[in-house]
Amino acid sequence: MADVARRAGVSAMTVSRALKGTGTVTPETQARILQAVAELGYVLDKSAGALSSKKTGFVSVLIPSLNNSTFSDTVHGLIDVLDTQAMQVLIGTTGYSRAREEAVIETMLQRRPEGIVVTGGRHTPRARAMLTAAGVPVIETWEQPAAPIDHVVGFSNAATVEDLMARLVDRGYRRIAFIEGGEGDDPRGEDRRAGYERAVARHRLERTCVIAVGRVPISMEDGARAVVQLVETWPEVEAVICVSDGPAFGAIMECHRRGWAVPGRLAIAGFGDFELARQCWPSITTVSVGSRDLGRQAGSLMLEAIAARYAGAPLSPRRVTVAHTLVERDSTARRASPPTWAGRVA
Amino acid sequence: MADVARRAGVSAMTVSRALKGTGTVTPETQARILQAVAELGYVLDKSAGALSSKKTGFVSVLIPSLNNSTFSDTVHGLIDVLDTQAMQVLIGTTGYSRAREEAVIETMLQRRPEGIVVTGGRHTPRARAMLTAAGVPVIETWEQPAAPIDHVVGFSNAATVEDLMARLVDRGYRRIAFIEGGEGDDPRGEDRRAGYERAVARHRLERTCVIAVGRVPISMEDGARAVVQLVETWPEVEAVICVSDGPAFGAIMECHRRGWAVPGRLAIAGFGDFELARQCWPSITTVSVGSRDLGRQAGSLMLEAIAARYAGAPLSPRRVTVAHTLVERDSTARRASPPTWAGRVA
DNA sequence: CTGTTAGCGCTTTCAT
DNA sequence: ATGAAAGCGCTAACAG
Repeated sequence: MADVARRAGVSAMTVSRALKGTGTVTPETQARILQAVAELGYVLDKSAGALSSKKTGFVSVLIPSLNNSTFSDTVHGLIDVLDTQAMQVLIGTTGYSRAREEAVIETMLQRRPEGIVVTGGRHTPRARAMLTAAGVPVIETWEQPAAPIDHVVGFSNAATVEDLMARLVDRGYRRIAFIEGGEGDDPRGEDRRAGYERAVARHRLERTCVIAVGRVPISMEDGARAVVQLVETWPEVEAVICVSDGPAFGAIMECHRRGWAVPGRLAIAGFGDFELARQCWPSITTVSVGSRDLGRQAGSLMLEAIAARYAGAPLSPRRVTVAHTLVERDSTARRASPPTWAGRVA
Repeated sequence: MADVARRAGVSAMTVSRALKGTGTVTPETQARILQAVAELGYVLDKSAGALSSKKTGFVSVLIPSLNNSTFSDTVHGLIDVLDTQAMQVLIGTTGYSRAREEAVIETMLQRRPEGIVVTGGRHTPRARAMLTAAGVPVIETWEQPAAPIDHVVGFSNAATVEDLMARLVDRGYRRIAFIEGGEGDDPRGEDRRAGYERAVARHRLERTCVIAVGRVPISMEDGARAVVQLVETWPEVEAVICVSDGPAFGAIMECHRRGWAVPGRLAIAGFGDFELARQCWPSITTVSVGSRDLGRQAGSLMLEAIAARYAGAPLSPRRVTVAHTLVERDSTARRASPPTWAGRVA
C-alpha cells in the first residue's frame, strides 16, 4: 500500500480511502491511485484491515452437510444476501454431530466472525456458551427452539408433519407409517416423527408404525430398504411419510421394482420439496419450506443485526417463522395408478 | 492474550507457543496457561496471527454452484483433507460464469489464501493473470487444460463420453443422441459433447443428433423436455446420452409418464454417478469420476504444494489424472423392459 | 524453555 | 480533502 501511495504521490491513508470508495477523495487523486494500483498489481489485504478495524467481514454458517440440497440452498440464499455487503461466508460442516458442531464453533470463533448462523436449536452446553459469549448476533435456523440463544429463522418441523398427516387423513388414509433414520443425531427428524405421533393420537389412528433404518441422514437406498421392511411388518399400512424426499424417492423406486403401485398399493410422501420430488414418477407429495428463502431471510436479519450492533443498539432477539407449504402430488393421490400428465408441475 | 499471560505469570510469547502446541513449553506452564485461557474464556485471534506470520490458513475453492452434488462432493473431499491441517476452506461460487469467476477471484485474493482451487481450465485473461500473479499454488480441477496455470487434478470430459459411446456401440446401439444445455457457458458440457461427436465419427455412425435445452446447468425438467423433443425430431434414435445424471433422470421419468419403455424404446445414459442414478428405476448407466476423491486428491496435492513453497522448493506443475469408470446399468441394457432386481446395486 | 523487541498492513483518530 | 501518529493482536527472530 505504501508503494501505491508513493507512486500516486499521496499517503497510504488516502489510498485506503480511495480503495474503500467512501467518496472523500478528489476524483483526480482517486484516478491516480487506481492507476497506480493497476500498474503495480496491488491487492488490498483484508486480514490487515480486519485487525485494524475490528471488522473481519466474515459470517460463519454451520450446516450438517454440503451434500444436501436443502442446506446448500439455505447457504446459497445467505450468500445471495451477504454478498451485497461484501461479507464472506465461512462454511463449516458438522456432520450431524453436536460434538463436531462444538469443535467447529471453536475454530470459527478464532476467525472473529461478525455473525454466526447455525442449523438447529440444540447444542452442547459448551457450544451454547461459546455462541453466547461470542458477542455477535447468532441465528438459529431450521427449527423453533424453546429457548433460543439469540435470533431464530425457522419453523416447527413437528407442525409441518402434523399438517401433512391431517391432509392424508383427510384423503382417507388411516393406517399411516413413518420412515426415519436409525442411528445418529437428527433433531429435526425427531421433531418430524413427534409431529407424526401427535397426529396419530389426535386423529385417533389405530397405531404408530415407525421404521428406523440406516444412519442419518438416511439415503435413498435406506428408503428402499425401509419400504420393504414396512410392507413385511405391517402389510395393512396404506401410506407412509418419509423423513425426507431422498428416502421417499428410494422407496418409490423400490415399489416400482417390486410392482407395488404408488399410490395404489402404498401412498408415499416426503419432506423438503427437492427437485426430484417434482420430477419423479409419480411426483412426490411433500412439504416445502423454501430453503433458499430461509437463507435469504437469515441473511437479511443478520445484516440488520450486525448494523444494529455497530450502531450501539443491538437488536433484541427476533423470531422469524418461515412459512411451509404442503405440496400435494401424485404419490398420495387416491387413485389406483399414477397419472400421465396431471399434476406433473405442481 | 496479554491478560492470559499475566494471569499465568508468563509472557505473551509463551502463551502463543502453548496455544500452538509446538511442545516447547514446560508441561506445568502449559497447564497453567490453559487454565488461564479457560478461566478468561480467551479465544485466539487468527486474523492477527495471520498478519504476523503471513499464513492465513485459508485455501480458496471456486465452484460453479453449491447446489450440485458433484461439486459439493469435491468440496467435501477437499475439506476432509485440509481440515487435518487446520486449513479453512473459503468457498466461492461462480454461477457458471467466467465473468463472475473473475470477480470472485479478485475478492478471494484480498483474503490472501495460501492456495487456490478452481473448477475448470478456462478463465478470462484477467482471471488467469490474477491466479498466476497470486504467487500461491493453483489447482485446476474437473478438466484437463492444454495450458494449465499450475497444477491440475482432472480428467478428460471428452474421453469419458467417448468411452461411454464405445460401450453403447458395443451393445449394438447405432443411432445415438446427446442432450445438453442450451444457453450459458459450460466448458465441461461442451467437452462431453465433443467426445460424443468424435465417437460418432470414429464409429461411422450415421449422424450426430444434439438436443440443446434450457440454461446450464440443465435441470431434471430440462431433461424431460429434451427427451420429448428428441423423440419428435428423430424418432429413429435408440439411445441418448445426457450431459449429466440430472437431466437423464428427468428424461427417464418423462418416458415413464408417456409409456416409453427405458431401455426398450430408448436407452438413456447420464454422467456423474449421482446417488439417484443407482437408485432410479431403471438404474442409470453413467460415468463415475469419484468427485469426492477428486477433492481429496486436490487437497493432498495442495498441502504438498503449500509445504513445498514454504520449504523454498516450489513444486513444479503437476498433472494428476483421476480415473473414471463406466457404470453400466439397466437404463441401457439390451432388453425390452427394466429388470426387477438384477443390477440394482451396480 | 522463556522473554524481548520489532513489525506484519492496514485503519482509527485527530489534526491540518 | 489529506496526512501523521498510533496501534489492532499476534508471531518471527533472536537473545538468554
